[in-house]
Amino acid sequence: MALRHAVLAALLDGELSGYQLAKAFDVGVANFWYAQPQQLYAELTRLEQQGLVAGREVVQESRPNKRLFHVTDAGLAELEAFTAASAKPAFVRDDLMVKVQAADSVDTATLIDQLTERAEIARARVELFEALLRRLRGDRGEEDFLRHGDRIGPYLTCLRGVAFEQENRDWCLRTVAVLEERRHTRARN
Amino acid sequence: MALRHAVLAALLDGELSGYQLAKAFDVGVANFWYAQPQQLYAELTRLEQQGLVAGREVVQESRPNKRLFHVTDAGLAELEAFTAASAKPAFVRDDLMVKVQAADSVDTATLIDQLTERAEIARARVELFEALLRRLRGDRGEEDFLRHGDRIGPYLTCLRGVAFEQENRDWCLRTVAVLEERRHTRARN
DNA sequence: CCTCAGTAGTCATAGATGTGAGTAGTCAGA
DNA sequence: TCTGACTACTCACATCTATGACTACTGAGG
Repeated sequence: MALRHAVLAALLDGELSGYQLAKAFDVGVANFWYAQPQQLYAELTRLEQQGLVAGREVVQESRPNKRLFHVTDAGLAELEAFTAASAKPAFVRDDLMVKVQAADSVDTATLIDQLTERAEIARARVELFEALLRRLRGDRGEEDFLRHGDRIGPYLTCLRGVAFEQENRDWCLRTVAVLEERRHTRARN
Repeated sequence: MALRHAVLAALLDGELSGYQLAKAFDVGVANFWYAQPQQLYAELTRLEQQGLVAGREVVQESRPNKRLFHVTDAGLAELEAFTAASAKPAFVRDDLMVKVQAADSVDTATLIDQLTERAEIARARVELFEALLRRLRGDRGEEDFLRHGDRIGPYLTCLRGVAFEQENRDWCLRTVAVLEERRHTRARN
């Protein structure tokens, strides 16, 4: 049950509508979770029923009204409790890993394509996250921001996002290189 | 539906019983997936019904009989199809990230404890994976093994495991350092 | 003798996550 | 004028993943 906490954490940045939240959780900004709009609307409804978030209707002209949500005191307490509870360590769990695990029994060319594609995606995400980092810290240097900025939470998670995607990319490229060399070696024999 | 393929990929290394598989998927060896025994037994049953794995009963004295499973040709074909299908990119999705995202609104000491504990776990896993790598490549050097070894799949995924856990550990320690410095700075004011 | 750990597995259910389809209006461009 | 994209949200279902509770036997150690 962590999507609920991810939503709470995301709402700490300020009031958001379900739709805006969905944007944030979709590819890109959400470097620490991912969810689809439907899940978020459902989660917001539950959170509101339990009094952990509160919404207010904003009437708009020329587009549908929306509801902006913010975290209540009860919500903050819930986050506090969540933080205190021990979490089990996360691991990779990536389909691509499964494919590579089977590399010796499976068509190499297909695998190389997938890895190459993934490396490119990872590269793009590194750039995206780095842009986000720049935006978060404004004109300050990183050290300065981390020492004296307020709201460093998103910055820290984003740092992890960058590191993860970089590692991701490096591993994909390295794996491609290995597979390619083996293919050539075998072709020669 | 990837646990099924993870099981298939794991069985490529040779015949395993459900129990042995469970050991492999529990903390440690399974650097690319995680599952509990019950899930694996259920998955094996399904895979056998669909003819993707086949089991044979091994009668044992002084301990319960077991069934050893291996991947069938149909299973290999299924893995091939799975490899060809595009996978959506994986992301981090770690409870700890959610906690750090909320770092500015949550008790710092608790968070530091959690991060420190996690760093230690990550360190231990790095060692575990590195031992596994040594075991896999035997007395060969890494380059040599990757070029000429057979069954490099598990080695490649394990390399990723090491990189992931190292990055994990570094990030935890860095984050602890940042949080600690901020705590001291605030205490002074 | 009793307890605990290990081997080998089953059953049932709860909880989390993902997906397809649908509503309803606005606005920009071909 | 029609199409497609954007805002904003809902309903229902399917699938995937996790957990608790159990059975049954063996062997080691206190």
